[in-house]
Amino acid sequence: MSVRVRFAPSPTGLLHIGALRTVVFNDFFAKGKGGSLLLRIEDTDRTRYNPDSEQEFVDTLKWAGIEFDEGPHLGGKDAPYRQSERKEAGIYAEKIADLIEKGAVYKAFDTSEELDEMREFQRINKMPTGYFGGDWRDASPEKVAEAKAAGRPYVIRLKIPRDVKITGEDAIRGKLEWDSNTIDDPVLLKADGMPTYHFAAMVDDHLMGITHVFRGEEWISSYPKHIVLFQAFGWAMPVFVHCPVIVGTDGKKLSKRHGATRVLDYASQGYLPQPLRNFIALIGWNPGDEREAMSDCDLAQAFEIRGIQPSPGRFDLDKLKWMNGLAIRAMSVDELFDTLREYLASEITSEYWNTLEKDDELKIDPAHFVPGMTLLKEALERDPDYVRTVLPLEQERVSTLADFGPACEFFFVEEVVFDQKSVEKAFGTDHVRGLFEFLLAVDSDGFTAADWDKAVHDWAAEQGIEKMGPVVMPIRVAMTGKLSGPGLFDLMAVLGPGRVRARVSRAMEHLR
RNA sequence: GCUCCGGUCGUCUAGCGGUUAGGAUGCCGCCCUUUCACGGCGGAGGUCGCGGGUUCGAAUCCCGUCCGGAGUACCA
Repeated sequence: MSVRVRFAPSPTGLLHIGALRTVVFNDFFAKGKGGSLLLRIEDTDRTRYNPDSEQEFVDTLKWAGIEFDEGPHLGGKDAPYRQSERKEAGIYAEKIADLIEKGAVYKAFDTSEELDEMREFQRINKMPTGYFGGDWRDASPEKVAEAKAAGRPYVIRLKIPRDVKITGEDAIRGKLEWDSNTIDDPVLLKADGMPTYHFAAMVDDHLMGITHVFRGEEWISSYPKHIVLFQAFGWAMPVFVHCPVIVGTDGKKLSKRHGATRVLDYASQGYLPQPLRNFIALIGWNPGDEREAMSDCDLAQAFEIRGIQPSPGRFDLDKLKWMNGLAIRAMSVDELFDTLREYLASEITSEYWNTLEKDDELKIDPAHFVPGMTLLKEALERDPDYVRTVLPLEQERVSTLADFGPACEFFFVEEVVFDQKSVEKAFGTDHVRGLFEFLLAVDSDGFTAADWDKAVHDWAAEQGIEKMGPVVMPIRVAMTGKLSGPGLFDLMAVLGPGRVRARVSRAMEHLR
């Protein structure tokens, strides 16, 4: 049987990083096994429904490079893929009828006040809380008929068998076991006629022929209910894979405190989808050897459920940065150019940076990034050839696309901003004035980096200067305003004679 | 409270009865170099949560214990 997996989010809000990891597992698994991946929208809760959410999912997944074979936006042989539409199609009603006929479920007419009271009583008496039959599991047919005739709203609950062991397999942890008396009777169909997750997800997984269910480990507690349901139907179970959660650096569930939790924020911060996929897959999974930075193809090929581990993993931004930098360095100039242009032109990017407030906890200050990014964006349109020569010089010293902003800033500004400390450090030596005069005088039209290298070295030799530091540093500060950056002669060649002269002239004003 | 799931360098992880407990990231140092970075090399960092047992031998098996997390909804 060929592999068939699904990502089944509930459209209540944003797509966060933990959910993406589940998708990534699904995706690599499907690809590696030649199976298919589908998107299913679990919109059975009308009160939490968020109309923008589905679009957020589709946009995010598209950015992240996840390709679905079937889904509400694509169609497919198991359409519809929204549970609200499946409900309208009568799919769940039909399956509930099956269970009623089998006597596996019952109608319960409790009001929410009655249920609250029941739980309160259970808590006070230190009993396990939950609906273990209540007044309705064993109610007489007459009592039920009467309640129904009175038009009282009801739910349909699953009868969990009593006094037995419920056992199940988890593909990561192995055999799991519960005392059935600790499992309460879950609602399958709500009073409004909508199915619950427990019901709709299992029915759909079966109907859609899902072979492997990847879901968060928070589902382990309700797994026995799902097992009983499958047994009630007499259906074969798919393989259940309860994936460990991703937590923040403090061990708590990932939240805003730990930086971005919305996947699109990573896009906005200049992370690339491939290293993100790669990095995130490595939280809780490993290929069985010591590879880390891998291609999607290798990732898919290496992906096995047995490589997933049961303990939760933390999200280490430093390691993501490293991996992202690796990917940036691996790009060709054209690739980098196109990626950067798309990134800077994206509305998502500008919206993110324009609304971001300086946040010391996140350690991201828009004032550090935005001016350079704006200059870069303009230059990309106005002077693409110049930008193409600039990019390779900074490519190996950034870790995100956003880093190109501050890194490239000095290439595009009219007037370099001099860092006072750097000026003091570099401009103090006696030979600096002479050096600058030489730079203004030399005929540097068409100079390559090698030409600059030779010219400056020759000048230094004439002056009897052996160490290049005191020669290079003043020029560097004149060109860039600071002491660090790309190779000086490379950068001078890129700037070109006009900019070099203008910057030297301005720097001379600082010599006193 | 009850039920369940976890626990190896700061972090991500390898390990499945015998290893000097391996790799990666981050940190530090050296090399390269005009600087920063990249790259290369090296270093520090782990009493394998803790306590018992089983065994010639335990991170690995068993029991207990502690800590962390999840669930305990007509949410998913």
